[in-house]
Amino acid sequence: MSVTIKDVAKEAGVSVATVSRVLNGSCNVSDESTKKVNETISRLNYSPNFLGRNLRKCETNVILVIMPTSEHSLYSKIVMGMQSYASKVGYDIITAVSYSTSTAEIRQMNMLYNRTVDGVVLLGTQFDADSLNKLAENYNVALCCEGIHGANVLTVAVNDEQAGYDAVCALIKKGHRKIGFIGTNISAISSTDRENGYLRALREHDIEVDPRYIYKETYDYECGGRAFEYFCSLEERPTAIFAISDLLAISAIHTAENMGVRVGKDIAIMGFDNISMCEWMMPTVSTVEQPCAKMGEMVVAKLIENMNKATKDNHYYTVEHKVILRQSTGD
Amino acid sequence: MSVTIKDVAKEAGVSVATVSRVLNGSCNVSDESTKKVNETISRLNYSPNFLGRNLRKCETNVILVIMPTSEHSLYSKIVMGMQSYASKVGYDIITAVSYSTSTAEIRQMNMLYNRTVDGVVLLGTQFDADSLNKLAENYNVALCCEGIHGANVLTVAVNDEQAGYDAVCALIKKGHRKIGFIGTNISAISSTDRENGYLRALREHDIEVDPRYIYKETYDYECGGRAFEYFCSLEERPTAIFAISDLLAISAIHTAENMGVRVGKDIAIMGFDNISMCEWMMPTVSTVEQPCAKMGEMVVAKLIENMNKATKDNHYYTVEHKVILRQSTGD
DNA sequence: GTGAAAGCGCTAACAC
DNA sequence: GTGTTAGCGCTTTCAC
Repeated sequence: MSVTIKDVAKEAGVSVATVSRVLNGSCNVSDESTKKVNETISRLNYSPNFLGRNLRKCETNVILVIMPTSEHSLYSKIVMGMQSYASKVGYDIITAVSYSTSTAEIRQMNMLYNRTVDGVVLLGTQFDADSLNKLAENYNVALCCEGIHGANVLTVAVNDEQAGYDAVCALIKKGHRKIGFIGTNISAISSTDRENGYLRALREHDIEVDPRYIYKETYDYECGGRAFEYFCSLEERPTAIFAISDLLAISAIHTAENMGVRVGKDIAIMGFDNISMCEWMMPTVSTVEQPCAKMGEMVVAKLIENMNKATKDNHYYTVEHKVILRQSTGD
Repeated sequence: MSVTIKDVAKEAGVSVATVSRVLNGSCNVSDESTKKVNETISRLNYSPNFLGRNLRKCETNVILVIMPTSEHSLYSKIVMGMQSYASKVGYDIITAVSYSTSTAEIRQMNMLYNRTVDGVVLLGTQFDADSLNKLAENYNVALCCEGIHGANVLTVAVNDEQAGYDAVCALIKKGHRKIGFIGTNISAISSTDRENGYLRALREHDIEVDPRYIYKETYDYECGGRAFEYFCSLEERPTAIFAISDLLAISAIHTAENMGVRVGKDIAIMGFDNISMCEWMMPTVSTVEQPCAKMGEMVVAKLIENMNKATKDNHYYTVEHKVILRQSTGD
């Protein structure tokens, strides 16, 4: 077995308590003891066993982040923000991917129940508001990026309705009045609220909502292309399209180019999220940026605060989004 | 505090030992006791504390995967393979991103030293062979995807030299003899060995190696485009380019198209990794595929085997790669 | 088939 | 400033 605090104590000629004090930076240790202990620690190459420490302290200083997917997304940027903050305050971030399935998510949540982690951040979840509320009574849970209506759980996200509104207003300002919408049938705030923003933008500019200009399926890549083909089948095609994700927008752009439609010239297409691919595409893709790093830092900071609180902060914090215009809208 | 094994025992009117036996599926428990205990567990909503269990058993059943970046879809596919195998044998996979910095990597490795995890898989590392060898004496460590010359550590990866060779042979077979190479100055097997494969392919086909056709910088996206501009500045341009990563190839393709060079017609470009964007690009990108899921499963399986072994398996396992020809090479 | 009790490695309260 | 010791929640040996 590996070397323990006992071994260090014996070797250094002090008690385990003194070693523990040195490890935890207590000031009530003489310089001499501190030196002896530190020297012994490095000589024996000792590393404290966190299972013992954590069991004793009832905390692990680890936060689990559950995300629906790890590919082509803004999640990696959010996690970077989380890690940057967490490392500053002595926490570790670990991640798990649920592939948007509740079986995986439920299994991963076990790490919370069995005290392997101190808290969980959900970047999108299959849990409903009731389950989350119950969960939050006993555990430290937060939502990030994707809120849940009716959940009284700490949440950090953009204002999706306003963001959808701003995106569509940008298109209207460029002279478009026939604006297609690519959304999903999935009841997620990021989908429904962005659609509501689209609708409000049209209404406020006296543009009649044409249900034929609304195409909804899923988040899957292929759906963007299918949406584009559908719009092209209409006698009166939209001159601009707002998609609720960059992936859907990119798929639509590819299909457009394959059909000989010049994106940015013949049609304007706008996405959402500002994933890195937006800048790698030709044309580069207009989109709505979420402040990923900031969201990550913020949610972790507030989650850690909650851990030491009797009454938990369960606010819905809104962070600023930003419309970015690039070639796909003719900019 | 939360409910413990003691509470369950008291409630069920049995000893903690009996509860423990039920939890761990021991057969030496009467049906009656089992029923009573299980009923109490679900009534109290008890979940065993893994810190206690793990401390006692000196194992956590968790494997940490450290990766240089999370945006590279290659890694997410590998991790999926790991997870699929791990969940079958009762292990959990957690991930951490090092951003190719040794500070982050060293910090993350603490989870190994302090027994938070049972083993670590490194998908690329800043550690040198000596450090890894020393590490592997006391801990369960494996490399995946990116081997280290001189490291006697369990490794699963493709044969990068052969893969580079095969890629360039595919270009030669299509009639190319002026073949540019986009690599890096970074001393990593995936870079140096693919370059060696490129050189061998030329030599074996009596093509003189022209140092002007070799461009090396870093893995960053922009470098692919810069490489392409450089090649265009030569009086005699290459007719084909082999890049050691899809990202570099894609960057080169974008620059080419921007310069009016038709990729797949005027020039052939081949990448490496087969990230999903290869199929989304226009033209679709020829590349060398690594069997990601298989690599992930294999390395985790062998790592777990090592945990219960006196003398550890430290072989370098090679898995099959596959050249995939698409539009960017005129296919 | 079941229970008592030791002990995994650590921290912290208490005594000196 | 330092040491002794109880105990975090659990598994497992040993008695019975």
